[in-house]
Amino acid sequence: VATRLLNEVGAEQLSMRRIAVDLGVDPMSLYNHIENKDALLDGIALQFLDTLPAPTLTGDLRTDVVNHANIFRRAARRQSQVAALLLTRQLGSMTGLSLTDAGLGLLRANGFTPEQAVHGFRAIFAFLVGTVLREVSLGPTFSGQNLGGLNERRDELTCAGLVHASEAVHQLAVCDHDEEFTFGVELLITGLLQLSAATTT
Amino acid sequence: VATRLLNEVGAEQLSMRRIAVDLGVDPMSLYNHIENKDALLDGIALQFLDTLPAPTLTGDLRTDVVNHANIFRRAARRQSQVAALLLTRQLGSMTGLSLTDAGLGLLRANGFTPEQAVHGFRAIFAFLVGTVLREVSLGPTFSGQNLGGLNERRDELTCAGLVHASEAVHQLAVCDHDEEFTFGVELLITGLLQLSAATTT
DNA sequence: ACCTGAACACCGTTCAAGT
DNA sequence: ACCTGAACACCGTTCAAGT
Repeated sequence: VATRLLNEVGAEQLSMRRIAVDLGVDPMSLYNHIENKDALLDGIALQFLDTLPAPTLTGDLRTDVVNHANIFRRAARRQSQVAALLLTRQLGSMTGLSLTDAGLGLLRANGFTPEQAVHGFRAIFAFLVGTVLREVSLGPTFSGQNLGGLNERRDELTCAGLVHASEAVHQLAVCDHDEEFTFGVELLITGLLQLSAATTT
Repeated sequence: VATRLLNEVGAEQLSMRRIAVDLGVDPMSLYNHIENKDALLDGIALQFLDTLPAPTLTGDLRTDVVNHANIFRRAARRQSQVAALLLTRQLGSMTGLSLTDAGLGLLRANGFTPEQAVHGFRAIFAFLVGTVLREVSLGPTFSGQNLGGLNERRDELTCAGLVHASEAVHQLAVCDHDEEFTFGVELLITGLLQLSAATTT
């Protein structure tokens, strides 16, 4: 049922009536198969999670975490409308848990305790969510992109007393999502490794 | 104008018509003062940013970053509806940039280059966004909370082959947002410091 | 310049009626 | 068991008409 809906979601004026028309059926027939619109959206999000491919493991923590998260990122970028749905929804189902399980497994395999794994996973996951939200071009950036020429902007910022922002206009103007993502993950993993090193000595 | 609207937002069935009724005015009068609903929502989000208090600086990077981000977190938690709006919107205005500027300043003051500061800020900010989204209880958690008793759940997970998740049911069941947040920030800053140490030697 | 109200083209959902 | 269509209580927005 929902498989075909995923495609129409591209046009994000998704409505029960539009779906029904697209299915060549009476709008109200849908309610025989689904509780309400909210449940339908949950279904779309869950299906997205279900179709995520499993990562191939290399044994190296850094690359494995990056790869694992990149599966999510790539899929999210491919279906940004669905991703936006998923990111702003609490699903509370089993489906998402297998993703959690895999993440925890990665950390456990690298010598972290269950506690550390949970906290580490949550940190990485929060970062992932924030990153993807930015990539999908929902989500705040506070970069003031889309405001005319660089030099004009720089002057404007200096006048406004935003010295550090004006100093970095050029860096703020561009954002390589892949680079920013791996950078952040590296940061987190470096922190995690140092933390585990500190506790074992 | 929008000041009073912020209060009604609590009931998140915000509609132009409801606002107008609440203002004792004809629904369509609003369009004399505002472009459309989207602009109104932007306005609400921007006003939220404007009312964020300025952080007091201590000079210590870790505590300053945590404090700075906590201002955002606290305000977001206080007005979760507004925060949800802000987090899923690209504002592209000057208002958010002062927040960016302050963040960059923090990193610059601690010996980071403008490039490092921008990347560092983005990493911390993405993490902040993901965290707040989780706190505001939008946003995916994949923790399978709200599913009955702990032991039943553990068994269920083990059956499903989610060994690591079942191993950590107790940790997954609770989530101290403050703790998770500071933990993640510590991770990121540790990573940043190590990175800057590596490049200067 | 601002307000008003009727109108347009939509929503999600309910419910009695059909097959 | 499933579909249907009329109906209800809403939306955001336009526009001609008022003051």
